[in-house]
Amino acid sequence: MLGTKKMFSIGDLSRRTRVKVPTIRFYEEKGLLPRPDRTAGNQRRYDETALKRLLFIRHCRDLGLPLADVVGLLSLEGASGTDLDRAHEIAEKQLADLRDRISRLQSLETELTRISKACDGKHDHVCAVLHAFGDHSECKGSHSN
Amino acid sequence: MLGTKKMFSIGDLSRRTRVKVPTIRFYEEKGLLPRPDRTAGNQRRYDETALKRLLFIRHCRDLGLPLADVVGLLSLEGASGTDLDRAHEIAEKQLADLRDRISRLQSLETELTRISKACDGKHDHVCAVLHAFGDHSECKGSHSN
DNA sequence: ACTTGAACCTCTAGTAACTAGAGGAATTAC
DNA sequence: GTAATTCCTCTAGTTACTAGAGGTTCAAGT
Repeated sequence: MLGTKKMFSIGDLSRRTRVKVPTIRFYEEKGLLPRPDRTAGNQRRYDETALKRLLFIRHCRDLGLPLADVVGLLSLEGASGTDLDRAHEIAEKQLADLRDRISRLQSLETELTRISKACDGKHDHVCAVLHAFGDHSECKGSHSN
Repeated sequence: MLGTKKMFSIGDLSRRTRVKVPTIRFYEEKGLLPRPDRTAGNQRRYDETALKRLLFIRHCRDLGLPLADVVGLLSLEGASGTDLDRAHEIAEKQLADLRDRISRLQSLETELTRISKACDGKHDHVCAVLHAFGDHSECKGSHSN
């Protein structure tokens, strides 16, 4: 009854999740992953549950959630009612952030394009790129906060 | 002949550039701003040149340039020839990065929208949001690196 | 001239989210 | 059995700041 579950070393887990080994240990330290069992020689051994949890974390991180929010979501396991509202809220908030970021980046794109064109190929005496970088006044879209 | 230039305290500079006071000192420490003159009582006094330089830095930061690149650009003052190519190169590279970031964020937006809708308003027994966060398989656009 | 109060000084430490390296022990493959 | 690989802990570094402690200086009002 002792060898029934498949167990992974930290390296296996890393390969399967594409999360780096030191990062896994970091998540453990931060409480995102529970402390796993250890071999007699003190090496970590993980099971399927840990694998799923780590994939969940990774997915959240890919989506741009800060670890604090991931912790929040992880704490909702088996939750119901208002707790689920929390999850929904986190998703909504993240989406709003994301849209904001996208639109700000798009206005920067416009401006960078302008700057880059300002000195295309041949440059005159003084390159316009440097001027353009220093000059807010030419920006059409505002990127001030 | 000593009071001809307008001089700013660090707070004035901060207000004019919307760069926070500790950040200005940080830039000085990192060599992005030259060490300014001091009053008899050891307080920093800045002139127009410093103001312009700080605005330049701020603008670059707004555009998403890392400080290392800003240093690179600052070192090109009065440069010519291949040095100007460097400036142009930095702008191009930044633009490419930016476009990449935008497209990745857009695919995340698609997915987050899906996730958020998964549990819209009323939730059943188990909220789909949590499942969706953990589930890569439903993603259409890939956001793997 | 004197007294507040705001703004300034330096220095240390903390933030997010890892990454890198040292020095050494355990595991695995042949 | 031994050699290569992987693992362990611990410390420190990264980026770009931000916050706080404890103390000094400046500017304005009286």
